[in-house]
Amino acid sequence: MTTGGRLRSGQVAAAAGVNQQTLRYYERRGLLNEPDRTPGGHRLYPAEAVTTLRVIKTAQRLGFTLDEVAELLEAGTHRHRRPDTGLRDRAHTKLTEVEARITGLQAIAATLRQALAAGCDDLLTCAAEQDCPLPFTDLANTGEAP
Amino acid sequence: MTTGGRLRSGQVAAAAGVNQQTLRYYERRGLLNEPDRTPGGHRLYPAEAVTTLRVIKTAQRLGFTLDEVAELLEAGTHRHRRPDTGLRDRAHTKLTEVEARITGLQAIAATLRQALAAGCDDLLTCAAEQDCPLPFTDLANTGEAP
DNA sequence: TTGCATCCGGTACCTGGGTACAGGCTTACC
DNA sequence: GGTAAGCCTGTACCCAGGTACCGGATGCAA
Repeated sequence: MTTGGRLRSGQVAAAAGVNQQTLRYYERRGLLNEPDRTPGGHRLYPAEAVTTLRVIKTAQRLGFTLDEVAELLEAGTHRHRRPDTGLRDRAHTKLTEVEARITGLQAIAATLRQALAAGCDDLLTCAAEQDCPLPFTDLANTGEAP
Repeated sequence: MTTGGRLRSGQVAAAAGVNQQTLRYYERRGLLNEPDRTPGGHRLYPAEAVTTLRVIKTAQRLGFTLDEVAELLEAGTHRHRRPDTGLRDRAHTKLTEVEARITGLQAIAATLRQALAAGCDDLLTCAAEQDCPLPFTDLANTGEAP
């Protein structure tokens, strides 16, 4: 009997386009189930692990943090029926966050365009003038801090 | 003779809405000039330091990193005439970056909306289906990773 | 001169998402 | 059974932009 079509960590990492240490990192973070081991202690992953990794990377690209991804994966598996669980709710929340980020960045872009249009060429000089469009005075953090 | 209208570090920090340790941090980073000292070693800032701090915070909100802000401030002061110096060039570059981030985030928002419209409610299940709009397959990092 | 607020330098820690390295073990193939 | 590739654990480090804490020194007013 062979290992039953299961994959070594290097194979999983290569198949998912991920560093091998990242696998163990995700395991520590609770994103990847602890796989079986060979008698010598080497990990043996089921083929689904590659899918899970793709899912993780996709969710990350959609703006979810690793903690959020862990919750999403857990929510999918054992369906505790607390409110606010479920991909739809979380996707909706995340969409709102993303839209807020876009709005903030658009404000930043507009300000940069104004500065370009006004021909500002030195921050400290501009800060001393009145017609400079740069918002030096409002220190409330209403913008994005990327 | 008093200290000549100059400010203690706590006063500067309060006036600029900034933590006091941040002042020393900026000094180390080269964003804030080293101020004079009292005979005992306490910093004495000129009033312009508050303006400089506002400028720093503004530039940060516009998407510049602290290193970039340091260069912008230095470029303003002693005008070395290398190319790509000057606020206008840098603002233009930064505007392009910000626009790219907006585009990436808009793609993310669109994908989230598609997932909501399709009614996906479990990532691992969706990944196994064909009509799921989530881009599980393309692992090339074309999106934003906020 | 005493008392208290403020400030000093140095160092360590935080978040988030990993990556790198060292030293030793396992597996696989010939 | 030898040898090379692969894997193991643990620890440390990276990025940026700060924040927190400590013991000790200063500044200022009564």
